[in-house]
Amino acid sequence: MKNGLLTDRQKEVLRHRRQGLTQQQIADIIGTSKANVCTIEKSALENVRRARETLQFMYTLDARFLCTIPSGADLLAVPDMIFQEASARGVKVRYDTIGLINRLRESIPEHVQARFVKDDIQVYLNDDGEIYFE
Amino acid sequence: MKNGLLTDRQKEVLRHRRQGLTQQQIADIIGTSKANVCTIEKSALENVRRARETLQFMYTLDARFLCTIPSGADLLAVPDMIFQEASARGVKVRYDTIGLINRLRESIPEHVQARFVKDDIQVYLNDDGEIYFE
DNA sequence: GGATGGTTAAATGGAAGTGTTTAAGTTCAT
DNA sequence: ATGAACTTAAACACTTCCATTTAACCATCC
Repeated sequence: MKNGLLTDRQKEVLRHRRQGLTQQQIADIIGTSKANVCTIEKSALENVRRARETLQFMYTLDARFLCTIPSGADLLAVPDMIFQEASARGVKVRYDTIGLINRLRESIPEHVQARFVKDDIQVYLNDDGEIYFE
Repeated sequence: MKNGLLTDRQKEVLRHRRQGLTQQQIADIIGTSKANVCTIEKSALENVRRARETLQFMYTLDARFLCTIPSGADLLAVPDMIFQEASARGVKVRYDTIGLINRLRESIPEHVQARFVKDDIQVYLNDDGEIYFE
């Protein structure tokens, strides 16, 4: 039975980094090149990102599919689409227009380009009015 | 750039499972054996567990090591150990006795057996008085 | 123009994870 | 005790991930 996602090496680097050490200093301590420290740190953070996304997905399991935001849609048009679908299902969304846009940018920044949606986005809705994107 | 930890197959199974389907039903739907569905579901949940642990670790990065709870310790004795160590460091823990025990049971249930601690537990403390276990 | 801190790409060997099958083993209610 | 739901172990081909090296590339600050 394994621990978390992070290898010992990755934890080591993250800990030293949090202490404020430079990549070169860490490289000297753990006996490798700074390029390697950079790579290790990068993949560590990548793993953390994936861990977050995984838990996000688990939340959507409690939620039901609401609608799809098509690629190319205007960001500012998104909240109204969501409000409309949600009220059709008798659920009050717990965000206002601005809140929804922020939630979207934070939740899946990689699907947003400036004012537009880059890829199709699946929207899920909770009974509590919580919104999830995928 | 990859998504979460879960493969499409794993998500598929988890979704169907949440809908209340049996492993056999899912096996028929996705065209494989029930044994395989079982394995897929198991490794999916394993992945979720690891995702949780990973984020837990990130929290401990902001915290400093406080003490070790030895294997075999009585659960009811744990809070006092923690309060004592914390006050020695001039930090007020943001939980009371009951709260701490609950936090422990929720955070690392696999290390707790009835009223006793099964394995050594590392305790970390935040400047905010937040407590993390590992 | 160096020095310092950071990032990137390509290549590699070894380790670990995934989906699958088959076959056997639970647990539990009817 | 029969069946339904579920778990487990072993084995296999495939794929992905990790740490590492080397060598090069930005950015910034004296």
